[in-house]
Amino acid sequence: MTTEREVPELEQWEGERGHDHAAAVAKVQEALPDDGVLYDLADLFRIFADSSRIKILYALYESELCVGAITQALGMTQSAVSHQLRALRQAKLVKYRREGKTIFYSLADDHVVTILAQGMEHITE
Amino acid sequence: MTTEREVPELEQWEGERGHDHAAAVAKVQEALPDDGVLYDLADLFRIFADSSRIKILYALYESELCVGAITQALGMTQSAVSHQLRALRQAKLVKYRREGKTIFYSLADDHVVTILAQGMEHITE
DNA sequence: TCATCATATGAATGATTGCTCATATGTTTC
DNA sequence: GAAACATATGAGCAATCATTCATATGATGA
Repeated sequence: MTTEREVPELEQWEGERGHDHAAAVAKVQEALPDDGVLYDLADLFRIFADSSRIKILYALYESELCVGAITQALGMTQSAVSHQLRALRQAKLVKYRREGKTIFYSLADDHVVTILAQGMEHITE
Repeated sequence: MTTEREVPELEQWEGERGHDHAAAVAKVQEALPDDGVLYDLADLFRIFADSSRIKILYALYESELCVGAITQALGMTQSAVSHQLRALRQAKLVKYRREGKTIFYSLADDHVVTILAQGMEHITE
């Protein structure tokens, strides 16, 4: 759970200090999505904010993979991979299916790919 | 600077332990972008991984704003806003122009909007 | 040049996070 | 049921991060 933070009420300009921004401030506050949504959004992007998880996502973009294959391909610990897969699962960025002892992971939807692609475009231009 | 991590060489299956994933592993390792790029990508998404910065970006989506207006609209400290604007500047997500003592910030390019929109779609479906 | 306004920055700190180590859960074969 | 395999999980620790407080920089008008 993310920490809450109070949003100041829309009120008359009271001349505290500094310049008046009332018009711009009002417009922004009306348009801004609810706090909860913005926290959820930050939580989502936090999942992308780690190179290990990015690597896993790129690996899964290539093909469905079991945990062992990811572990080998990325040179990570089985435990580390499993921990990160849990984060990816909870964020609904990956889905999985069981086949005997093995569990295969794959990307959950297209947003993952789009977000990665847009990010990649941004840093390579 | 992000910590480096060694990537294991592609080599013959040596029967250490566990199942053989050689084919899948090779395919993934070939397709995976360079480590440096993946770290940069994680660094970029880390900027989106904070609700204060997300709020600033959404505010700037509404219109160009000076630091004071952002501070008022989001109920943050001037210092906190300025620190976050620096992060956004360094990630080239915002640009700015000076007009007297005032500095106006705005979104740098469309990737910002696309990334936010895709993230929003993901969490609201 | 001095006072004031608008913004930026450095240091310190509490909170969050990703990893490792040890162990647990679930599945198959014998 | 027992042993081996594949994956998951909990605790603990080192590193990272967002904020606050104090102060610095830069611009304007008198």
